[in-house]
Amino acid sequence: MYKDTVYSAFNLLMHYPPPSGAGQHPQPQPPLHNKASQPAHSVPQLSPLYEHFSSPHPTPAPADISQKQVHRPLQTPDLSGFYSLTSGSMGQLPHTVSWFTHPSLMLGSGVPGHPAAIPHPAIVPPSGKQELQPYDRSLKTQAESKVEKEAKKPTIKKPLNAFMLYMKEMRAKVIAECTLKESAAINQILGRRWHALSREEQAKYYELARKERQLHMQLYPGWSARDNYGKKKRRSREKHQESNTGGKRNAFGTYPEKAAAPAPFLPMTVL
DNA sequence: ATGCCTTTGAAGGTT
DNA sequence: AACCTTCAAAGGCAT
Repeated sequence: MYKDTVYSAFNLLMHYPPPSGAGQHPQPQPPLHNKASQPAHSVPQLSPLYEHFSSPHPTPAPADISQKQVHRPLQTPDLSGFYSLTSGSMGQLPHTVSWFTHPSLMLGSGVPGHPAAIPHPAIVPPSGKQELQPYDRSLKTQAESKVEKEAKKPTIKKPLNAFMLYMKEMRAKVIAECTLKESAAINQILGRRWHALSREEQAKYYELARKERQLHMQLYPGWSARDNYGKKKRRSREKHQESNTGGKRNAFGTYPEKAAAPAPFLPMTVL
């Protein structure tokens, strides 16, 4: 079942058509606020995502991830070559997509019988760290094993939204420019830069995020954002509001005082 | 070791 | 429908 889903997504990727009107970017699309707007039968156009940014500091390739693996039953292919092909701009996505270049398609070790069980970065154990499951299950009773399995059920992370994808690409650049490392400060800068982007530039990321969501739906059909609710420590409401100018967040998830900032696509001073 | 900070957007929950 | 809350990433910092 799961395997079928993964393989069908794989097939979709292998036959990923070139983007219509290469170089043209879609307008920012209305958010897909409900799944009903995404018919289950619709076949998404899948694309390579994070790794096809032109970031000088791309997300670590699976080769890096593999170094973190303590135990790997079978040898995995050398993927470095795939990542060397990721220097193109986002607007020039390759016509044929390597399945390995897309972290969202890196199969989790939970795929039974998969020859090269490459961990999916969106799947993390409850500890929050990439770990390998021990192979001592056979020593335990079925009941224990079942309970443990439930407890150690890996978390499937939310797909990244447009801004998160933008942050992922630009973080290293901002860090290099500002010699800052603190993420809170970096993210403030990135937030301002995000607003300074042109409509076309932002559209790239909205489109990318849309494809991310579609791909995520393909890979994890039953997944819901609700699955991860409460898995992070919940911050106290009062504290959160205090730290954010004491105001209430509006319908857009921002605070009125800050929302007084320039409208989205207007140029503004950055930094 | 764990949570907070800080950003935007998506989506689930509540009123 | 409108509003509220949580979580995605990231790394320094405080507890």
